[in-house]
Amino acid sequence: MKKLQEVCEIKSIDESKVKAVRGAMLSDKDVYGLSETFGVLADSTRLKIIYALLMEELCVCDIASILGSSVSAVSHQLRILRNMRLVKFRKESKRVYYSLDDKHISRLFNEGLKHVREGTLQI
Amino acid sequence: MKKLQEVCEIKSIDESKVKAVRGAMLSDKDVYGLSETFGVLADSTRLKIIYALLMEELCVCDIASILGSSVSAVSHQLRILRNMRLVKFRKESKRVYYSLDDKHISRLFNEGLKHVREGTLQI
DNA sequence: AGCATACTTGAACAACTGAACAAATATCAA
DNA sequence: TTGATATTTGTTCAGTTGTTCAAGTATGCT
Repeated sequence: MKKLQEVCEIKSIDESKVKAVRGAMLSDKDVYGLSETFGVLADSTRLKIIYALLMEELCVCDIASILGSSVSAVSHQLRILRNMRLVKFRKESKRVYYSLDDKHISRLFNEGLKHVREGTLQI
Repeated sequence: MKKLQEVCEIKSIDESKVKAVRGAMLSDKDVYGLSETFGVLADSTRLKIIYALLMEELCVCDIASILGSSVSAVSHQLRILRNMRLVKFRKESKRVYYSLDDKHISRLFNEGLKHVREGTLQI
């Protein structure tokens, strides 16, 4: 009897609204995909890598040099981007050249950048 | 002498490429803003809240009922969205009604959803 | 073969994040 | 004022994330 409000099953809820919205709620799959996608874009190292690859195909060493971070750190992040199929790579002898493999991501990236630069969201 | 490759300052780097990309690199402010923005969108609870508010203005209790989570958890997430100026609210006696306060976020959200549903990025 | 370069990977560790719980605040109603 | 509703807030805690370090693979050079 005590934890009623926890589940918030009190009559004060607007049942019709709630039912309508709940019925139209995103599928778990969509929610999962969205959070994965945005999650990949929520890290500064990966953002910089994506931005760099937006301009040019680059090898791991070049990327590390551009970002000023260790090759290992870059490689770890590249693996994540690879797993998400956001980057592709080709091997050329010792080198591994990476490039973007997803046009949607650049759209999302640029939408985000526009948003940030318009300053609607001040930090 | 041993950790040279850590900083990757070896001659094998394509200096011209690196300089060009590094010169055009995003500002720290942009990177920070982008990762904050995408970070907010990278959580399933917040995504569901945003999606719900995309449809209707809702009070905390309604949102909790729609998501099937506790009022407290919803309130915590709403605070994050409020701090980022993504939602606005109005008080009506005891109730607090929330609605979206950023048109960019809905654009980003829908771009993300399109991306996920097109399935280019399989998980 | 031996060595250096280029990159990857696993483990460890600190920092961050979200959920749960308890307690606080605010408003209304009797 | 007492009690109920509606929401917020602080704390704790487990799980996740990114980086570093060390060790590993792979290729090319002499």
